[in-house]
Amino acid sequence: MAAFAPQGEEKRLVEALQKAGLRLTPQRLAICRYLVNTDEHPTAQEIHRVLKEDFPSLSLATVYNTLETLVSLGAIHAVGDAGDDRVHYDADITPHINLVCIRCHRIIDVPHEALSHLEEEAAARSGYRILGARLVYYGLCPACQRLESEKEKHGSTSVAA
Amino acid sequence: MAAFAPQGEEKRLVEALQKAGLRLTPQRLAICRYLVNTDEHPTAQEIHRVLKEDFPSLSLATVYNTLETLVSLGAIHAVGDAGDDRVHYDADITPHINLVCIRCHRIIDVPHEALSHLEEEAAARSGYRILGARLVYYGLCPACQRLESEKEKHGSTSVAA
DNA sequence: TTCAAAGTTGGAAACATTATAATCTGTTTT
DNA sequence: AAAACAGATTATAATGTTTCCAACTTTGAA
Repeated sequence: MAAFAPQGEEKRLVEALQKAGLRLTPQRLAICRYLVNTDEHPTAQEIHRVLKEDFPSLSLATVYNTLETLVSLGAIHAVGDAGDDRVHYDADITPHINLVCIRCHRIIDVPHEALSHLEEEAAARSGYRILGARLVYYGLCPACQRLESEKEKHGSTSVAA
Repeated sequence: MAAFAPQGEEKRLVEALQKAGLRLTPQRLAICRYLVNTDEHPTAQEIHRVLKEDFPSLSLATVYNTLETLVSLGAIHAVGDAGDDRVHYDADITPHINLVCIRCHRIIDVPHEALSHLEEEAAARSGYRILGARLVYYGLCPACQRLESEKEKHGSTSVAA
C-alpha cells in the first residue's frame, strides 16, 4: 500500500520526527525508510529481523519505541486485526480500503477517493482533526465463497474452532 | 455500539451458530448475550471475568474459542487496534465509523449511512461477499488538539516514547 | 571538557493468546 | 437401554509478542 512516492513518503515521516523535536538517529531513519519501501504491512519483529543485517546492534526495543512514536505522531497507522495476532504497521495514511477475508485472512488493499468527503463530514460533526483513515470490509473472498458453497452441497457446515 | 435491538441481535448470533451446525451450549449463549448487551468493545478476558460470576467453571479457552467461531462466521468483528494491545470484539457489524484519537486512544463510534454504497461498490469491484465494515479515522480529539497547541506556545513539541 | 538530556541496548518480566490432553455431555446406533 | 462417538469444555502448559528496566552511549550545550 505504501510505495507510490517512496522519497516523498520517507521525507514525510522524517519531518514528523523533526517537527516533534526528536533526533534523526540512523536507527530511526532506517525504520522510516523500511516502512515506506514496502507494500506489505510489516510487524515490529519483521522490521527488526531485516534491519539487523545492516544494524547488527539494533534492538527490538528501539524498533518498538520508534513505531510507537510514529504512531502517536499520526505518521503511520497500527493495524491490529489482520487475522494473525501481531500488530502490523502501515505507512500509508491516505484513505483507502482494506478488504479482509474472514476465512483465509487474506487482505486486499483498494485506494478509494470517495472516502475523502466522509472524512470532512466526520471531522465537522465531531471536532476531530483527522490525520488518516482506514475502511475495513469483512467478508468472503471469491475463493472462499466457492469453498463455502462446496460445503453446503456436501454435509456439515461446521466452522467450529 | 451494539445495544439498539439486543433481542434481535442476540438472535442473529445464535442463528449464526445454529446454521453452522454448532451446539447452543449455555456458555456460548451467555457469551452471545454479553456481546449484544454492552456498548463497550470487550476483550476475551473481560468477558471471561464477568461471566465467571454466573458460570464459575467457565474456561478462558471456551471464551476464546467461541469468539473465534463467531468471528469466522462473520457474526462479530475482532477489533485489534484500539491502542492497548488486546483484541476487542464488536457485535455491531453494520457499517459505522470509529474515531480513534492517536494521543489519548479514546474511541468514539458514529453510525454512518453513507458507507452502504461504498460497500456495494467495493463488493462489485472485488467479487467479495461483504458481511460488515468498519471505517477508522485516526486523528486528534478536541481535547488533545488543545493540548497540542498549548505545547506549541510553550517549549518542546516532543512526543517520544 | 564536562554535564545533562535523549536515545539505544539487552535481557527480564508481563501478559494475552494458543495448543494439548483429559474429561464431560449429548446424540445416534445397535 | 448400553455402547460408541463426535462435539464441547476444562485446566494447564507452552508460545510469542510486547513492555519494562537499568546500564550504557551518544549528542548538544555551557
